[in-house]
Formats: sequence, C-alpha cells, structure tokens
Amino acid sequence: MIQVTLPDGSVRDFEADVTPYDVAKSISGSLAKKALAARIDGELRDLMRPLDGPASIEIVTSVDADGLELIRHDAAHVLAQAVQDLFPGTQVTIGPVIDDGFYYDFAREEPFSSEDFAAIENRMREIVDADYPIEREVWEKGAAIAEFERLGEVYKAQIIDDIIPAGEDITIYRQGDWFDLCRGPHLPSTGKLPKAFKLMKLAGAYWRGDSKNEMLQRLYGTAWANEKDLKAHLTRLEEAEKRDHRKLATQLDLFHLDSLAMGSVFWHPKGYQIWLQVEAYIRRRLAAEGYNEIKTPQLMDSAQWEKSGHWGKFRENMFVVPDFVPDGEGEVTVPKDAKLMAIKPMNCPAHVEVFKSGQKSYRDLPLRLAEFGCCHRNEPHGALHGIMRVRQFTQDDAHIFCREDQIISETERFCALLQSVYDDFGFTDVQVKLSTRPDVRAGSDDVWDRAEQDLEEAIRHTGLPYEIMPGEGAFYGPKLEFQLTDAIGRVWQCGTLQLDFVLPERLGAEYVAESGAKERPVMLHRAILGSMERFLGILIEEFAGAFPLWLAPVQIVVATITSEADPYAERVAEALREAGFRVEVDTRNEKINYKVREHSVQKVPVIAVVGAREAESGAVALRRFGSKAQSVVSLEDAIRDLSVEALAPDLLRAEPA
RNA sequence: GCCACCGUAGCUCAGUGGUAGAGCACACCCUUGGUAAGGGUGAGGUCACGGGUUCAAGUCCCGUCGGUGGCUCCA
Repeated sequence: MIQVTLPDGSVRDFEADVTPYDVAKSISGSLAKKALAARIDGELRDLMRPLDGPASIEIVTSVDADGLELIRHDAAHVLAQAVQDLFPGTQVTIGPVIDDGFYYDFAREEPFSSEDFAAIENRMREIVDADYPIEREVWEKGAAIAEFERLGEVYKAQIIDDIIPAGEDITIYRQGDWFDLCRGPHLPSTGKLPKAFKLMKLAGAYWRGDSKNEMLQRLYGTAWANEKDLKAHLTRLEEAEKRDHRKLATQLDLFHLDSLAMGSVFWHPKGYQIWLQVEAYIRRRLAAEGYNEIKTPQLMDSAQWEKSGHWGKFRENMFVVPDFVPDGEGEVTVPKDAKLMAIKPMNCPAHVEVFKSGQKSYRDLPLRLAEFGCCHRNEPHGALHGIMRVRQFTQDDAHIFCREDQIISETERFCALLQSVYDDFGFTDVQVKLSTRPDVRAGSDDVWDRAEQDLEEAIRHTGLPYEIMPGEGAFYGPKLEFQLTDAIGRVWQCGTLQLDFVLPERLGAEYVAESGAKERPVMLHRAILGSMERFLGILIEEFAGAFPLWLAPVQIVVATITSEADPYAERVAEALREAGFRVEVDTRNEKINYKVREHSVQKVPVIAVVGAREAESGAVALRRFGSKAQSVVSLEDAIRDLSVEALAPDLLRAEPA
C-alpha cells in the first residue's frame, strides 16, 4: 500500500502499482474522463505511469495551462504521424510547443504545399478517432540510435546521439504503429486530443537553427482545448491583422514603402507629423536629463570603422562608397586605390570623436551626447519587415561617457527615464533582457567580467524583472534590451543600454582624472525608442491608428453642414491653429453624415461640426472619436479644454494644477 | 542570404488559354444637408519586369525584382 496526498490535503491509501488514472477514477468518473496527465510531487507525469511510492498528486485537465501544453505537444506528434502516413520517406526531427500552438520540422525532398493542409488535418482527425493508446517505453541509448537509423531517421538518431549522455536511457512514446523519441509526458491516448487544431503556415527552418545546415520544412499549427477557444484565437488573429502598421499606414496615409528605396520609408505629411511629435517629446526628456544634442557626419573614412572594429565584423552590412570625384564627361571609372567612405551604420565612433575634441576633465563626466542619428545598414533582404526592420533608420541615440564608478548610477537613471517614457506612451508590457558576452568579441575576459557584473548590479537596483540571454551581447560589451510586442505578437528590441570598455580604448578616448593622470572613460550606448521607424510602427499598432490628441497628425477637423457656414468654419480653424492645433477644414459639398463617417474612418480625435446655429452663437459642436455624443460649446471653451488635453504627458506634468 | 507563397486601376479585390472587370477613392454636374456612405456622368491599366511555349498568355513554363510568412542575422 502507498499513501497518496490529494490537492485538498486529504490522504488516501492505494495499491503499490496504482496509476494517477486510478486515483482520478477513485475521486470521480468525470475527472478520470477529463484527466490528461498528473503532477506528481510537482513533476508532470503520464496518467498511466504507475507511482513509484507515496506522493502528492494533482490531476491535470485541459483547463490547466499544463494541460493545454500537453494538448499542443500531442498535436505535434499526431501531426508528425499524419505526415509520415501521407508522405512516406519524410523524416521527423523536432516538434516543440510554442505560444498558441506547436510546430514540427520535417526533412523531405519534395516541398509541402499549404494545399496539403486539408489532407493532413483530415488524417490527424482520423488518428484522434482511432484513439491509439500512447505508451511509454524506455530504451537503451545505443539500441534507440540503431532503431532510428534502421528506419532511415538520421535526424532523430543524431539528436539522441548528441543530447543524451552516454549510459542514460531514453524514452519513446508509441501510438499505434508510429513512435517518436520524446521526454514526455503525453496524453493517455490520441483520442484525448481535442480536434480544435488547425495547420497555420509553412516555412523553412534550418536544422538546429544554423544557416550552414540544410533547410527543413516547418509546419506550424495551433491547438486548443475546444472549438470555442480555437475560434476565439482565430478571431484574435484577424483583429490583430487590422492593427498591422502597414495596413494602417495605407488607410491613414502615413507613409509608403517602394522598391525604389528598398527598406527605407517614404514618410507622408501625416506620418511625419507623428514622428515630429515623438521626436520633440523625447528631445525635451533628454534635455531635462542633462543630455547635449549633437549632429555628426553621415559619411566617415573607412579607417575609423577599421579602428572601431565594425569593419571587421560588419563590413558586408555597410554601404561603402569611394571618396572620389570623377573628372571629364566620359565613363566614370573608380580608381582601384580610391579611399573608401562608409555611410554610418551607427553613431558611436563619431561620438567618440566629439568627446576627444578638446580636453576632457573628470569634472565633465558623465558627459551625455545625444543624436537623432540617421543610420544605414544593408540588412539581409529576407529580414526586412515593414518599418520595423529597415535599411535606413533614425535612432534616438546617445552615448554617456563616464567613470567606472558612475556606471551604476547612470544605468539606474537611464532605466528610470526609459520607464517613464514607456509609461507616457502607454507601454506596460516591456520585457527586459540582459545579454552577455558572445563567442566573437573584443576585449579581455576580465573586462567582460567587470562589465557584466556592473550591468547586472545596475539592473538589479532598478527592481525590474529581467532575463539573461547568454551570448547575445554586442561584440564590445554586454547589453540591456527593452523589448516591446507588436500587434501580431512579435517581439522587437526598442530601448537598449550597452556597456562598452572597448571602443574608448580602440579610438583613444581619455580624460584627465583628479590625480592629473589620463584615464579611459567608460561608454554607455543607449537608446530609449531605439529606431524611430520601429517605435512608430509599434505605436501605430498599439493605438490601432487612433492616436491620442497630443500625437494625432490631424487633431481637429472643422466640418461644415452647409456652405453658408464656410466663412465661420475658416474663422474657427484659424483660431484653433493660432492656439497651436493641427487643424483641417472640410467645406466640401457633402452631407454632414458623409463627412463624419470619413473623418471617423480616418480616426481624427475631434470633429468640430459647424452649421448656421454654431455660426450664429460662436460655438462648435464637438464629436470625439469613438463616441456618437456631441457637445456644443463656445469656441473659447473648446480651445481652453482641448489645449490642456493636447499637451504631451511631460508638459502636462509641468502644468500648474 | 535560405524555404514557401504572393504581385491585375490610387486602395480592396474578381478574372475558365480567346475583346481588361467591380466597389471605394478621383474629376465634373445636380443636390445645401444637423452627426458613420445623396444621385448622375467621366477619366483611370506596359496585368511587377524579362524570356519561352502557343494560331492566341493576366492565365502555362523559366528567370529577375519586390512583397508576405518563417529560418538565419541584427553593431
């Protein structure tokens, strides 16, 4: 007999070889029916795997987060089985659970097509209907490798060979005549898998994530506990698509992209107006924090990039031009020995030059040099994405030159500023990553030790939760990354802080210390918004194009009801413009319904309707975006109230209450 | 860069190898109206680009360019 403790604290006795399923059944028949797996002393285990001894036990069903994960994991296995049934000769590799679903990577000569999805899904449903028991088997490593090799499954054999330590056994899960290497646990049978799954997309993926390896075919799927959840998920995806910044940019006339300038943005007046508001805001915030704004060259001698180390690591991603003036009319031939200039891919080497000009004293530190620097990077073409990943972008960049003992306080100041800025834009879901030394790097190990320790200590002081990303740092130093999520759930690096002992050394930056000796400053590379393009892309998606008054490109449209009100509308617009608003007047020969609809579709925050009555009384009828209500107020009152609302958050804070 | 898919009017999209289409937007005319589409007329196209197959290609084949979704990369 063994003792089993249930979640409510009660203890029951069972036969020694009792399974979690038996325990569930002893509680209630319906629980046994719903049971997918069990948590034994906190560890997830198969429902049919007998207990080893006394344990506390919790039955996992599809309403648990763990249960959903099991469902998705099993969906991946059922997908693999279905694919191998339908496409003999296809090899399986790996198939993990991801957010909202799963994927499976297959090796097959022939490409899959999304037209195969229906057939695969049908076969998956048949496998569920067949209700094959899913059975766990323990194999000796060598035997397992031999078996997979016999079946022609070279990838599986390689996985076992690589990840399982010698002497350790592996587990295999069998369903029907199909089986796969797997740590488990799994559902008790394929019939327990809800049919609420759907294949979503097809993509290439390198074997083991290495671009030197062959490319596999990845099938993505989504899986849920029931049809309703699946449907809700699909609806969410549709809604998210409507927020896509590329779609909204077209609808709201914000910018366009064109192959004439691949990976660069043509900003239209409305889109650029948002840019200007964001830029003005961040410029005020930086000035208030003691940053000095500068402007540095777009083209710089390749020698500087060689010295900084960028030439060695990023040459193929830099746009390089010969420094050469052709003479005469004929064909232009660039001399082989022409000096090369690079269009800047980043601002730091130029900022070091500004630091180096003239003498710097310890009294000048920390020196915070900021620049809205326009950079170009020749990115892999497949990496380009809307305005989130472009070839020309502007950073709200700055470099803080400081002493080593100022690193922590400067980092804390930066984190506080960043948090305040993100708050002002309404971003609450910010992920912080601490990226440590990469394999290929500059600087000695003890410099890296110090840099990583300092950065971690600083981020710990801020109290922000963070995750460590081993090996993801910049080549010159570790970094903090502040990531935001777009409408589709993709995560993008926006803010960053990078600690750098290397560049000041390489480019020879120094200051005169208190002792009179020359010393090296430390450099903090930092950006809050990151790329203006990317940040605006995320902002567009965050607000779904309906910007708050302070950011809206057109804040107020004055729309007339009849042409008799035209002169009054012009006077209203003029008064609003004088008060600092961005205003348009709509005196077109259209009905007011039409005008209201059009400007609502354009997500204009305020529509000021004026007709004969308003002209008579000196009033405006205000209609706010998202509301059908109208409020008729005097022009003076409207200006007074809207002026406060239109203040950027930092200016609003400065306003006397 | 790699894999798959896509590219038709300003936008959203139809289009069976046989004369290039619709709605919206745009221009002009009528209509002067009270809070989400009033009516009429008209203009608008190298079907991404380059080859090929065919009596005939937007449609089939090959290539190039660009976009989308992933993978790799991201100072």
